Amino acid sequence: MADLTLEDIARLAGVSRSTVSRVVNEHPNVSADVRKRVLEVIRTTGFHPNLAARTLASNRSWMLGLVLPRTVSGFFADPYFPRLTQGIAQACNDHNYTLALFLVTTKEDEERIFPRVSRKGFLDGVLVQSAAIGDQLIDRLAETSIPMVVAGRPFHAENISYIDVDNVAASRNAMDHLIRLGYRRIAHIGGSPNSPVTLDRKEGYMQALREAGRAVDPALIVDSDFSEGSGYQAMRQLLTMGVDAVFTASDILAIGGMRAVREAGLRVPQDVAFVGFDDLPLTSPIGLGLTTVRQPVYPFGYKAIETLIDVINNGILPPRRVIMDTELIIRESCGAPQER
Amino acid sequence: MADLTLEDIARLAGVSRSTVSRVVNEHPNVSADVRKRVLEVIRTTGFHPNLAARTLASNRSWMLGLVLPRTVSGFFADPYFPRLTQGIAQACNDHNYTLALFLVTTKEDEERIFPRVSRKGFLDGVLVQSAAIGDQLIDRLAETSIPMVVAGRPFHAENISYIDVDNVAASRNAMDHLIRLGYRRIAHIGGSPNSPVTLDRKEGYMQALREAGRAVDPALIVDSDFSEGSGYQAMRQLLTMGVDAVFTASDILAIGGMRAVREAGLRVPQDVAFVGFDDLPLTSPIGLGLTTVRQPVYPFGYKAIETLIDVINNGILPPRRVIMDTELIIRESCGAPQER
DNA sequence: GTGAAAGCGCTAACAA
DNA sequence: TTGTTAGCGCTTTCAC
Repeated sequence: MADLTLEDIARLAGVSRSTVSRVVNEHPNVSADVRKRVLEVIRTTGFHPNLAARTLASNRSWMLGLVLPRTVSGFFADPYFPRLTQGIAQACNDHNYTLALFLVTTKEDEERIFPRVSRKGFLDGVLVQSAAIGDQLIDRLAETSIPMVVAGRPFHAENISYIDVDNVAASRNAMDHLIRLGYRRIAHIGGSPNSPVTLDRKEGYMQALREAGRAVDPALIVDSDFSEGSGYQAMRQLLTMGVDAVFTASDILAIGGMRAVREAGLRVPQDVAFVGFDDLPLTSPIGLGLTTVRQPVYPFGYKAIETLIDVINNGILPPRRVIMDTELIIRESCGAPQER
Repeated sequence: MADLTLEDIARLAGVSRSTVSRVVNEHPNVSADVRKRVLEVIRTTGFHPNLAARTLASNRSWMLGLVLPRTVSGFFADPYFPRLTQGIAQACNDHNYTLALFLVTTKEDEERIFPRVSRKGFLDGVLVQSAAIGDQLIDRLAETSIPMVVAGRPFHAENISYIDVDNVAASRNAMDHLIRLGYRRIAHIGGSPNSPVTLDRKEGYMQALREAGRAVDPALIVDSDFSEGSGYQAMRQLLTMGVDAVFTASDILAIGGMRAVREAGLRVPQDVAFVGFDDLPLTSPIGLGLTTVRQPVYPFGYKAIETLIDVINNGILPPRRVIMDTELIIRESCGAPQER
């Protein structure tokens, strides 16, 4: 019960401290009966090794950091992050790591995390959410040479490991669908300005239009902050432009947009069709299924941690690049052209 | 840049290791000029102390754990937890603690966290989300005598510190409002069964009815799992009972309930009035303000951590009891009786 | 296969 | 005010 040490266990089992350490760490060179005896003592005493001592001696803490930079205010606004965090946490559990969470809100916070987000700060590695352009955090962390993986493409990707989905291709694919359905004025509600994910999805939107021989009308592109309210506002603006379809950078934006459409006395998809992005289990207030790009949020978080563990075990170089698949899920909100 | 130690700094500054340690830890007994000299070396070298070594020597890790038990699946379904986590994380930042996150999903997870959720596992203390009855986690953690605070009243509260809002009084107050407005058949959509918060809000619901001389009709009480969809389902069931008002255990349940009302071709509040609980910045699909009990979710998380720090610094006993205030926010969804 | 012993980098009591 | 020193509990060579 009390604060037992390896030494105590060794005495109780009639062996040396080293032997107990070997048993605890599952080293091969321990005879079967000694191992059994030691394990029995460990079991009955409820002994657990002191992690600080272990970390100090072995230079491995079995602790990973998750950093959400300042510019990712969305942690609260968007259900994406809770879901992502679940995948991350489960991967940590399954691989025997502890997860430390760093929510960076202020400039002060950012400075304060540096002593902690490092090898000497307990962490074996760190997973950082991709941030807006101009956010120096990732570059600064890269300089510390702590094993790091970025969730989402970072702006400066040279020598930085990251995991992402192919946002450009996925968005192009979603747009192709709308174009095939015959919509003529397709708008785009983007995410928060200057973030790679927003840029990539917008790029896919534009590529699809161009490849279809359409002009890109800048007035039909409105950015947001990934919140429902900002999707609503963006749609109100777009409604004055006479659009017949909208591709949004996230489901929550589509939900806000659809709310604006309904408030204007119009119907989805007959008057305005929608395609979203994420396919999180949100409930559409319209009571109709949202056509959307499904990205594997939970597996994404899980895989991100596994990639980080790979970096920790096998070295930072070469930088890892993991791209996960998406899938267009067709439901009602995109409509059918003949009904219009 | 490299891995400097106290010893290195001491050599560079021409002092002893202890002196550097004192400077780093802001001990008073260092002369001004020595302190200045040492700080200068620390600054130019970018030295940060090794936290594992510090923890081992001082038996203090400056790390806190946040545990979400298995029965709190709501981490994903309800925006309450992300918001709570923000308050918790900010308090940790402000008090120089690192936050370790333990999402317990499986029985296996639960076993795996025990070596880690302890003093020897790096943690100075732990904040645990209150769980459903029958969940042994809190009791088991209490036995380890690690400083602990429970967020939300735990079932067995003897000698356990917790922070909560007065759910009974707040619910009674919300119900009094509906009763005053003249509603006759007021239903209740509860949270997940067997959790203290669900029981307390239900108790408030029942107390208000009894004090008003009304009978409690068990058929008008339906539990849920705190998700929008379950609120919707509960309301579908209640609609067959001819209710004219509903008090829900959370806003997200009210939103699901209102969706069911609208789908049935009825109006809020004219046909069915709603009062929710939380006052998180959700957007109601109805496009009308939700009358609700505002609880200070972010400050709640913040205060929970400060309470935990108090327990760490000043001892586990006596158990702390912090009750935070709520406020009934009256908007449109509760209606006015004369309009009915 | 097992034990002895030298650290890991820091804190903190004790001396000076 | 400053330095010396003895650990904190573990891992990890190196002998045997």
